[in-house]
Amino acid sequence: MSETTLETILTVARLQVQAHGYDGLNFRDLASRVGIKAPSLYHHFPTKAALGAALARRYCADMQAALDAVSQADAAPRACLLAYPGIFRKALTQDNRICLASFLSAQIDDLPEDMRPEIRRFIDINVTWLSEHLSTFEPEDIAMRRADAIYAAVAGAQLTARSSGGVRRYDDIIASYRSVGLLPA
Amino acid sequence: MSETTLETILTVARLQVQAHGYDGLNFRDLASRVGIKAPSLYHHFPTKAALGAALARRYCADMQAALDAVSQADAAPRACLLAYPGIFRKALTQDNRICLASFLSAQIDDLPEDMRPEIRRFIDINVTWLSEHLSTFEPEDIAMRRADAIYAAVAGAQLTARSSGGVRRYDDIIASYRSVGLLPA
DNA sequence: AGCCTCCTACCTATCACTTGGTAGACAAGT
DNA sequence: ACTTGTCTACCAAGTGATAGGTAGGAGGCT
Repeated sequence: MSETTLETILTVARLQVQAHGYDGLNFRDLASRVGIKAPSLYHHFPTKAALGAALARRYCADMQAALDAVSQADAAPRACLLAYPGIFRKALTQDNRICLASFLSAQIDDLPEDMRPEIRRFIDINVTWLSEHLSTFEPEDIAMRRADAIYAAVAGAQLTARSSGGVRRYDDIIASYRSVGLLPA
Repeated sequence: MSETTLETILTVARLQVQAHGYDGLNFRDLASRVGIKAPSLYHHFPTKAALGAALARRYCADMQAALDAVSQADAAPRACLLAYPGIFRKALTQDNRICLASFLSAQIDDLPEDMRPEIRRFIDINVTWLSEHLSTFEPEDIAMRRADAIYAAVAGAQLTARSSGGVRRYDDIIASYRSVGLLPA
């Protein structure tokens, strides 16, 4: 049970943070969603900060796995880059949530120490993956800068779409990125 | 004096929200920064939500003014579009803050009713201004979609730069947008 | 002038409520 | 007997908000 409960806590917490941020995560509400009482959470995580750090670490691992899955599904770099925006699209379709890292980037000043490096690592994971695929088209240094731009642009599209327009707007913006050549068409 | 106090409240509150979000704004801290006591704030705004709404309205007006200033400084659409990212750059150089609307877009679900339309209006103001200048190069419907993409991309660059890299990274990402052709070079 | 009333802008003191976190007990599995 | 996972019952700190009061200025009235 312990294994499952811990998994459940991390999953529910992630959804909560994706919708309301780190501040919007509170132990009573989280516990009730999981189906236990608030103090029981302390059996799994000593502090809220520890939970947050575990959450961020897990989110990085999940993203790495998702990216690897894309790479394995189709080895062609162009196909991978075409699929990339789809990963971020999912969050929007799940009750208009956004990427955990985007929310936490905004709140970074108020985050516990242990969470901050994980957010930077999340961005690194994305940029590295993107630049690996881009470097088949362009020299490596240019690919790296382009990867940065793509990540930022996709994150911005998600954020903008969340506030108004929803997935529809996200799709439109991504289409614009493609027609301009920021992303392969 | 009343005029000045109210102005001060709105300015200090804006800086606070740009750094910590709407949740990160609290009356005691805000009041002490302004130099008055917390309950005195209720003399100027009946509720926190009312303050937030006034803040958002003011932010829209300021952005409109900033955009108008750019348009007047140089009527050439290309020059205006070149200057656009500079407006968002300022927030980062002020203690690594971000655009109020970006922060509030993330928190939109937890915002008072009165604030939400203002955020959408803020985006509209930006997109409209951008598309007006873009439409000298492209047909209007394409300009509109491109304007959406530019706004989202710039917001994303700001958010990404805040979490790591700072203004330096922002400048790099904007440069990438330009070299790709999303923004005029 | 002197007085009276009203208003603005602020104050102290306190409210009800939510937050993260703790202490200690209880039951089940080994 | 010990560990694991959960519970009930708390606590201190901080939140938005309210009640009721005060200092000082503006303006009309006699």
